[in-house]
Amino acid sequence: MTVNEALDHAERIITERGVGALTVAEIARAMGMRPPSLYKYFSSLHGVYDELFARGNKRLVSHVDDATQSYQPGLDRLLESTRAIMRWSILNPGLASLLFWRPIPGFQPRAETHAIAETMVQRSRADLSVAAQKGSLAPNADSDEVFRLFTAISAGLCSQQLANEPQATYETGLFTSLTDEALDMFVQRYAPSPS
Amino acid sequence: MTVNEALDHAERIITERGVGALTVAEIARAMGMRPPSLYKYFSSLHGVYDELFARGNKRLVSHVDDATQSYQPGLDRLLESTRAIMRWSILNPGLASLLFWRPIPGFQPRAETHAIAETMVQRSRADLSVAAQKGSLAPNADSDEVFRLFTAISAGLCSQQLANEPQATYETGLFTSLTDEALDMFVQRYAPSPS
DNA sequence: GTCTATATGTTGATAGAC
DNA sequence: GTCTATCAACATATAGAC
Repeated sequence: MTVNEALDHAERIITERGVGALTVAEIARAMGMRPPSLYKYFSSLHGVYDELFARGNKRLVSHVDDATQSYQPGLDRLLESTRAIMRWSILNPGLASLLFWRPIPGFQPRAETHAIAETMVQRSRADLSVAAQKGSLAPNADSDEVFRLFTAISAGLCSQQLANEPQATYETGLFTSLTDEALDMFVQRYAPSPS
Repeated sequence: MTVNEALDHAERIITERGVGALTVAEIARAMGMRPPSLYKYFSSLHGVYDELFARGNKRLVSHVDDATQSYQPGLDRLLESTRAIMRWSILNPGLASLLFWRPIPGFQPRAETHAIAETMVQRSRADLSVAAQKGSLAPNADSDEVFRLFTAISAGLCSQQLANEPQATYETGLFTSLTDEALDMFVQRYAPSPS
């Protein structure tokens, strides 16, 4: 489909040159079209960003699903989901920064688009609850505050990696290579008391 | 000075509408000028970003210095510097995102500008060493890896706060209010063994 | 339906008049 | 110092060929 071709080019552009470097004219050039022709497929440049946002969300959810298929709800799935999100973000820096930051002035994804990722977030939130109920973590770990802290830790490693050493891999990156240490720090912090 | 007036307007614009919303024409409008006139003061729009970057760095360093003046090198100063950086970032979201992320395609601050902030980072790195030597932290905490993990934690809380709830204060923010919990988690993780 | 041609308004930037 | 004039590239929009 032509729309998907255009999105492929758009994705390549933001990956190579940054989210803010995307223009309608640039996509049109890559497709051998005139810029106005693209307005039959997208309502505006913001519309392209919206489709990219939706595409990124779906791809990320698929990637996390694949990585955690053999897992049961609980702590292990929570941790592996996080690793999967970080690996995907390093491999897709353009889409990742569109998903996790607000790099485009005035761009807000449609609420419906936002909901795609929300299910994944809620599953991780539920994994945290299960972990606390199973005794993998302390009972007080089952809270929105602890969950926000957990997400902020991985988001911090990820954004620092993308900002400071964007060409590195997940395994070798100065920040992403600290992921397991950070996850262990979190798990130890909220470990159940040995009473 | 006219340059500083222009930078005041530029700073207001990126604070109100985001780093990517800054244009030469917008600054000129705010000053009652025509856009070409501004090119007597700045070599380009990237030049404006460069001055904003330098200004943000100087202000942040001053703010951290003020907040830690009564502290000796060591763990307490490291923690209070971090709180100061986060408070300043929430109060100056435009400048902060310019300093800590790479939101402008193609914009890289001059090396000289970058060096201003480097002294502050090095001081915090030294505080981590002192903390380990004094026994406030374990000896193995004195490493670049642990320091990167430390900075990533606060950067994560900060960027999540700015991206998801930008209008909140440091004290009440859903993420920044977790700062002391996160710092304590870090300190406990690298606490000296009770041997 | 899909595209081209064309038009408007805005942007970053330069040259040169006053 | 500030302006006008000017340019190329941009987002956006509409009219109309095929």
